[in-house]
Amino acid sequence: MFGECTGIGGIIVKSNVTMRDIADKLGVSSVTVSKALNDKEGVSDELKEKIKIVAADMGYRFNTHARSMKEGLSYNLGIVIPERFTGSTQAFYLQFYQLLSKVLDSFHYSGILHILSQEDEDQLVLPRIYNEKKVDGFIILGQIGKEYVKQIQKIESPVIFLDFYTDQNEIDSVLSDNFYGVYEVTNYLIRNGHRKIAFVGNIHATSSIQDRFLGYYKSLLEHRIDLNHQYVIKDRDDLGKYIDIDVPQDMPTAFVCNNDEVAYNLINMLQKSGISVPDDCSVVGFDNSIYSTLTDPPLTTVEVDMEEMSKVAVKFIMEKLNNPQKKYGRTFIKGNIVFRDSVKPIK
Amino acid sequence: MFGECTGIGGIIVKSNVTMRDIADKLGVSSVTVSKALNDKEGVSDELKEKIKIVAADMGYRFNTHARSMKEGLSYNLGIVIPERFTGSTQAFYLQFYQLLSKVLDSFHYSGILHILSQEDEDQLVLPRIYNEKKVDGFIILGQIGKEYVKQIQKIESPVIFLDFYTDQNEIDSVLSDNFYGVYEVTNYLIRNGHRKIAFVGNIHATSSIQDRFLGYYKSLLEHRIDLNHQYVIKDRDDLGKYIDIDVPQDMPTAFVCNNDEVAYNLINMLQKSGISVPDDCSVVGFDNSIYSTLTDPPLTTVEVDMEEMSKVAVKFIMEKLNNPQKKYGRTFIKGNIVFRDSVKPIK
DNA sequence: CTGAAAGCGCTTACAG
DNA sequence: CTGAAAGCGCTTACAG
Repeated sequence: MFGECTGIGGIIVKSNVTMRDIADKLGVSSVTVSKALNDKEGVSDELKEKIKIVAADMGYRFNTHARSMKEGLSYNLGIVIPERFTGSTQAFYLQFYQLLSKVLDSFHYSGILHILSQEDEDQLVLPRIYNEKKVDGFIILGQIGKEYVKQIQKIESPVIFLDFYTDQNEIDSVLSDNFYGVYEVTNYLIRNGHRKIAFVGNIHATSSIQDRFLGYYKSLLEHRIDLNHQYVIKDRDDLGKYIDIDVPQDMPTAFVCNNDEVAYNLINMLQKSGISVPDDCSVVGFDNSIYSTLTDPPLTTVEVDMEEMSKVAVKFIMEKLNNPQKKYGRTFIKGNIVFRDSVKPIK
Repeated sequence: MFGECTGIGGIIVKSNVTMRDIADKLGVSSVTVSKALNDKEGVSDELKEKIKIVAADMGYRFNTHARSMKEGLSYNLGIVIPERFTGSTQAFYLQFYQLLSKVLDSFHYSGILHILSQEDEDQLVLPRIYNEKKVDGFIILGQIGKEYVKQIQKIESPVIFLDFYTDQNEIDSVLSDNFYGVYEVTNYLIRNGHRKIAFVGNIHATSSIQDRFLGYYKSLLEHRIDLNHQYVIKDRDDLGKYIDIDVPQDMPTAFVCNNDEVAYNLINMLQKSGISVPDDCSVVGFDNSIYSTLTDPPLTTVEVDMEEMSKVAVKFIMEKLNNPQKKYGRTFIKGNIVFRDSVKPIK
C-alpha cells in the first residue's frame, strides 16, 4: 500500500510518515515523539518544539486508526435520519446534521450521516457504521418506530434522540419546547383579542404535534375558552401524508398551525377563497423555516433553537461516553417567538 | 477500556468480542476466522458457516480500525461544503451530501461532512479529517477560492469537485450541464415565439452562472437574435449577495433566470408591479428547487440530475483510489427541462 | 484446507 | 526527562 518513491537527487522519500520516522530522524524514541505531539508530560519543552517542527517539515499526519485501536474509540458519531424525512423539501434535519457536525468538530469528533431506509427500519437492521465500530455513539434525528427504538437501546454505545421522544423509558432526548412555544404564541393571539382560535395539525401523527396541541389547549384553558372540536383540524393522515385542510363552517379568527409549511398552505388556501390574512383572520406557524418568509404577509412563528439543541445533544453524548450510566431523560430547549405580520388584533 | 463483566451464573462475558475469541471458542486460528468472515478462499464451506453462526451468537462486530491500519484506508470520504453555502435557505448542497452518502454506502464507504469555514478557506487550512487520516479522499461541493483549490490539489488523496470548476488544470469535476440546459430552455422560449429574452444573473459571480449565460447566448446566436446588453440583468453583486433586480425600460417578453430562487423573486416583483406571468411575460428558472413549485404559476425550469452526479462523482473517486494517476477532467451530466406553467407562446 | 509469524502506527504502563 | 516492551485487532504473505 504505502509506496516509496525516489525523490529529487535519488533520495528515498517515504510517502507515509510515521512517528517512528520522526523519531529516527532525531535520534529519539517514538514514545517521546508521541508524548511531544500530544503535549503530554515527560519531554522537555525544547525537544517538544523540535519534534513538532520536524513533524511539520516531514509532512507528518496523525493516524487516527492506530489510536482508535488502542483506545477503542473512533472519534466519530453516527447521525441517523430516517429516509422519509429527507425529501427535497425537508431540509430541517439536514440543517440539524450540519449544526451537529460543527459542534462535534469542536470536540475533535466527526459526524457520519446514516440515512435509515424504511426497509432497514422495518427489519430492525442497525447501521453498518455500528457493526463496523465506525462510531462511538448515535444521535437519532426525528421520529422512528418503537421497535427500532428498542433495538437501538440494546446497543451499549450512548444514544441521544433529537427532536423526538416516546414513552419508552431510559431514553435520553433533546427536544424543542413544543408545548411552551405554542402555549406562548396562543397567549399572544388571545392578548390580541382572539377567542375563536383553531389548531391545525393531526394530533395523532407525531408527539411533537401532540405537544404543540396541548400547549394550545393549555392556553385556552387558562383563558377559560372552551375547546371546540370543530376547531382541531387535520392537516395530514395518521401516516403523515398531507391532506386538504377543511376550514370549519363557523370561521375562526385565528389559526395556530403546527408548522410553517402548513401555515403556508393554509394562507394560500384562504387567500384563494378570498379571505385576507391578517385582515380577515390571523395565522401563526412553528419552526421559523423557509416557509415563514415565503408567505405574504410573512409569518409570525416560533423559532426552534437548533443550535442550542445541537450543542446540548452533543454535550450529553460526550458525557455519556465518559460515564455510560449517566441518564438525562427529556431535556426541553426553549424557542422564541418571531413576530412578523400575520397576526392582527381584534377590537 | 474494554471491561469484562460477570454474566448470568457468574460466567465471564467479554463485552468486546474479537476474531480471536471466536477462534478460541471453535479451536481454530484467528486467520481462519478472518478468512471465513471475509468469504475468502482457504476455509471449507462448513467451517465458514459454523464460524459465521458463532460470530453472530457472540455478538461479534468487525473492527474497522484494525483493517484500516493494515490497509491504510479508512473507508471514509470527506465531503466539503463551504460555510457560505449552508444558510438555512440553501439546502441544495446538503441534499447532495445526502445522496452522496447513500451512494457511498453501496461501496461500503461512509461520508464525513466538513463545513469549511470562511476563515479556514482564507488561511488555506485543510480539514482536520485530512490531517488525521480519517478519510481516503474528498468531494468538494461548490465553488471555493483558487488558492484553496491549489492547496487541495497538493494532497495525495483523490479529490473530485462537484458542481464547480475553474480553469486550473488537472482538476476532475462533475458538473450539471448548465450550458446545454439553458441553451435548450432558451430554444424552447424561442420556439414559443419569444425574441425579446432577458437573462437574469451576475455572469461574474460564479462559473455556473457564466455557463448558463453562454447557453442562453448560444441559443440567441443560433437564432440570429442580437445580444442586448440591457437584457443581461444582475441579480447579485460579485460576492454573491442578492441585489434588487432592475427590469429594463424596454420590457422583454421572457426572462431566463439563472436559478429558481431568482425566478421566484422576479415573478413576485413583476406581479407586484402589475405584470402577469405568463400572460404578460414568461419566466424560466434553473435547478427545479423548492422555489419552482412555490411560484404562482409554477415554474418551467431545468432539473439538475443530482442523483446521477452523485453516482458519477463517487465512481470517479473509487476509481482514483485504485489508480491515483487516473484523470477525468470535466464531466457534464445532463439535466432535464421540467415543463410547468410559467411560459406562454407569443403570436 | 489450516495456522504461526510479522506488521500496520500508535499509546500505556513501567523501568531507569 | 527518556525509552524498551507489550498490545490494540486485524490481514498478508508464507509454510505446511
